[in-house]
Amino acid sequence: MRSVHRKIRHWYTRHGRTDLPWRNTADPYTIWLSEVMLQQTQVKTVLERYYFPFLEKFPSIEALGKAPLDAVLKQWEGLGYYTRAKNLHKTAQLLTQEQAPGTAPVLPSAIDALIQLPGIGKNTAHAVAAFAFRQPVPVMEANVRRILCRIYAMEQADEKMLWKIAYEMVDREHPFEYNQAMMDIGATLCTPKTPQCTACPFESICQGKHDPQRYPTKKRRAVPTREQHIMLNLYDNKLALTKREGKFLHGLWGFPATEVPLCAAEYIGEVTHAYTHFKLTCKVYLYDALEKTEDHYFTPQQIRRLAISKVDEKILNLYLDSMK
DNA sequence: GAGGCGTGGGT
DNA sequence: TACCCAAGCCT
Repeated sequence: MRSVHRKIRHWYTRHGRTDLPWRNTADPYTIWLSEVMLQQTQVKTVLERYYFPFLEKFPSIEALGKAPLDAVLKQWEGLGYYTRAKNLHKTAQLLTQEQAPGTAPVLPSAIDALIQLPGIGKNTAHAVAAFAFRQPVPVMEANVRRILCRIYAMEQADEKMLWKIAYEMVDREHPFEYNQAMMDIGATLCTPKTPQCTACPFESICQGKHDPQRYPTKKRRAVPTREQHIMLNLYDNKLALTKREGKFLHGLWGFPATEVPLCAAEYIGEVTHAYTHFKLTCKVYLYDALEKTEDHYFTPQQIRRLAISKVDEKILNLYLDSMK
């Protein structure tokens, strides 16, 4: 394993994404933030659109913990999986409340303590421990999972087995470089579609290299289609929006929707949006209200300052186009 | 443990 | 185009 560790470190020095900003900081807060933003999200998106603006607005745990959730969601707008922002904020609040007087709030360094915080699961706890606190532990995310499945020719990813292997394989002397290298190898060489096995430092020991597509086997689910009817409630050139409750798009503002069409309204078009688990078609109608029937009305300019989801942005744009 | 949870990149 | 997939977590 020592020679493999050497190969991996050598590969990382030459080909790794060593310039990523969260790899060149000692601040656990910014490393934690990057880990949460990167959950189910590509590096490019986080790097180019969200990481720096978020830190500009909330430069510390304390700044984040003392900010209103609405402001945090506005910074998160468009990134998706909004529970991440809610949990990030919640954890910052907890840490800020727990801090001793006169001291800055800090993240715990122990995996057991990290994993109890909202929004920090097993992988993120390990990532923060390895990257922020240089502990000799492995990470286990999509890239590492795919690499290990291929090295051991496992069609099914057995989480317990994978963690055991990962703990045995981690370079305990250079956990930071090892883990970053594993993710880079997965992202740039051991890719899902067309892996470049000949350039891979694991090539000599990989049992799955002759049929990499087979490891791991992918599971796919059917994607149902749902239809909603959006009644744009217009009063005094303002539109009614409500703050979404429940788990879907929680905390964001949005146009009220119904499952069934309502009568006596002008149809102005439809909007579609693809989510992970369903496709949504929204039939949009305009209703000129004679009196206020909803709690909150906003001008289009005011709506731009609220945190709204992508589908509501599409609906707003449809409305503005229909006014031309 | 299986399904809910967003959006955009890549092919 | 219509997929697949991405530094997962929570229930």
